[in-house]
Amino acid sequence: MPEGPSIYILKEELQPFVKKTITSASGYADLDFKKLKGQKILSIESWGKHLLIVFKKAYVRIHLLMFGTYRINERKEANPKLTLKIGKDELNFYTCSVKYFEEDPTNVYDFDADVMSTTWSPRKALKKLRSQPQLNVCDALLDQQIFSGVGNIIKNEVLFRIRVHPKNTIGNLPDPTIKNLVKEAANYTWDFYEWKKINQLKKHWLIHTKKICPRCHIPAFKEYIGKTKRRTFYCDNCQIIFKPKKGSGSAVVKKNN
DNA sequence: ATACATGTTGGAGC
DNA sequence: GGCTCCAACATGTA
Repeated sequence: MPEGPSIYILKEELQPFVKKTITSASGYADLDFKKLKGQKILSIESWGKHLLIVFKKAYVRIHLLMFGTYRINERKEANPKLTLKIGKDELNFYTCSVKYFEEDPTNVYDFDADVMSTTWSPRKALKKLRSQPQLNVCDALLDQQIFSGVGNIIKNEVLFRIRVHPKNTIGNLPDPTIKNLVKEAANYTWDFYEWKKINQLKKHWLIHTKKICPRCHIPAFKEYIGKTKRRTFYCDNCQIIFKPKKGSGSAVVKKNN
């Protein structure tokens, strides 16, 4: 389910619980539930794919990983990893990672790296990218320290949108293209968010899971690319492989097929 | 029905 | 010590 926008939506759905106090906590998470009981929720935030329930001197971090789900005032036919009772309300989180930290999240997270944050910094992302010219573009987009919140679907769609072939390294991209990559990583993430809210995400996919390129109508490629080896859909015709820049020291990229 | 997928981590091995 | 690789986790769907 969850890339950044889905967690952002979850955060929004949970805002009514801010300033409320946790009546009880339970579940099969490896957690000291006593520490949650009686805590007042000061804020509910997100950083990329992390949901943060913030207390006075602590926070709970929930990561839905690949299969995580949740219910608000509803239950699934499954054991919840975490149940929070808040007065007569109930939050249930399933198959996710839940951890309790006795720290201030502002000391832990760099919100400038979150593509959906009000403090998202394209400039810092650009700087991080330029410092790693050997980095494959797929790996770059999935790097949560550079593009927190971007997941595999967003990766595929962004590269298709900006017509960049997934086998490029960052160092091979012309400067305007790197800037466009940063810009579209955030832009597409917000589009994803709008479509997700109205349950119309899949119908807007251009290349992800597609067998045919919607632009030139030739067969699309599916391949596992980069050190992350994630499923990558692309059009070998529309998406350009750039020539290595002189003196960049980056590896030569062969055009496949 | 077996395999695979919107993700991350911790530990093994080098 | 540090880097890389892979198993592990867990569920819904084709």
